[in-house]
Amino acid sequence: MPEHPGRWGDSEARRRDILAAAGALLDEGGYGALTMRALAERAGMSPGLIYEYFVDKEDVCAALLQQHQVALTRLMASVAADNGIRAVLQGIVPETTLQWGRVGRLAAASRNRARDRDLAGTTSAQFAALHRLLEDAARAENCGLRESPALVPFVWAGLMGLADDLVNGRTAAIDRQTLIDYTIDALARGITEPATGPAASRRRGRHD
Amino acid sequence: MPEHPGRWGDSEARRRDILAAAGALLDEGGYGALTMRALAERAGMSPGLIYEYFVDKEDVCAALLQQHQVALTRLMASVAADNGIRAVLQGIVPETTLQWGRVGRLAAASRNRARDRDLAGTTSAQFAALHRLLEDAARAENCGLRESPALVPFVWAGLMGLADDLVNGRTAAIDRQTLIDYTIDALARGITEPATGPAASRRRGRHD
DNA sequence: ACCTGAACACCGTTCAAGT
DNA sequence: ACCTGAACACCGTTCAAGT
Repeated sequence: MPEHPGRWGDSEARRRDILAAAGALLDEGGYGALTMRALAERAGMSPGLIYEYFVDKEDVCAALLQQHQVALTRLMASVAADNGIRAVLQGIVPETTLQWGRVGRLAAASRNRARDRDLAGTTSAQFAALHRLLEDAARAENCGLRESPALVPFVWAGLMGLADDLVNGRTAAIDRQTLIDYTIDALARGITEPATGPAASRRRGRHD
Repeated sequence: MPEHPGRWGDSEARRRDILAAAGALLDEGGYGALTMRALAERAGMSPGLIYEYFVDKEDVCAALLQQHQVALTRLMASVAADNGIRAVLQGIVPETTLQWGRVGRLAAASRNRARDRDLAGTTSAQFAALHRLLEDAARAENCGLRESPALVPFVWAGLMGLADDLVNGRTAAIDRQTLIDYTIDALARGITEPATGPAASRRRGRHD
């Protein structure tokens, strides 16, 4: 318990302000616009003070990534799995795209061990939430998931690849929704065995 | 035809030297190690001279990416499609991983229009070669490709996602070959209709 | 105790000066 | 004609100095 209660409140508020300013700068001008001076000005403080709350620029980015991971994990925990894998993936694409657009292309290897451990934790929580969601959705549409340690990394890589295509202009020639639908359908086909039960037949339109 | 024949030769050699030095620096120390001063020293010239051959640092990276795209396109044109989609993908994974490891995380939007057009050309050649290879491989294993403008972008995104996992330590917990095999199998399932002919049945082990 | 902002080392890039 | 390398503007980061 701090002697001056207001101090921790201010401290948390400052962290939030810095991360919010970082997100805004990334949205407006990409990584090139995220300079420590611009960040300080945007957050209403001097550059030096940022280093009171984050060890370096990479730490700011890692914290922003972590914030997105937590938000996505929360979203995945609340998404309904009743309508199957494709519906579930459609529901999380906007959030995954936002995450990739801001912090997707950040370096993997960092110099900060503590932050790495921290990130590994939220990353694995995010993967666990995605795994549970896929299992529930597969059950809901009565088809088997092709389980493997590589299952979730594969789906995640596919979502990040889609996000990369969407964020950059690489697919200007292709209709966005076509790309999203094809990707989601192909991912779903890739990780499932064909459904066999009556529910699956109904879903596929075969009223036998 | 230049007045001094040796000059153009030197010029081409210098470009090659600069790109080779850039590749070596990226391999050894990542993007952080690729500074114009280090590049100049490695290539045996002064920093200023690099700007005689490339407009800026981003241009050097774009040229390196282009070099990889041309190499991969050549490789894809020479890979045998006889053993089907999975074999074809296995054959190009090392090259795609190398490309991603060096220049994968580079920015998409550049300030140089001419270079962008140039890159778009080699990129679409690369995509066309991949498309042809997948078609041949699908024919070889007697199964239908789910054609769409999104087909090749989807497969490419999957390969880049796999490369990202392989290059970084993100999947230390997972056996590399397991990840590669699962990804390739899932990509193949995603882009094909189930094979129906006798060749396909044989391939799947059903000796009927 | 908290915060500032000048200073430092290093980056990408330019261009007057050499040979 | 070709090439150098000091100089410039700007970056991430530090820390003596203010309040």
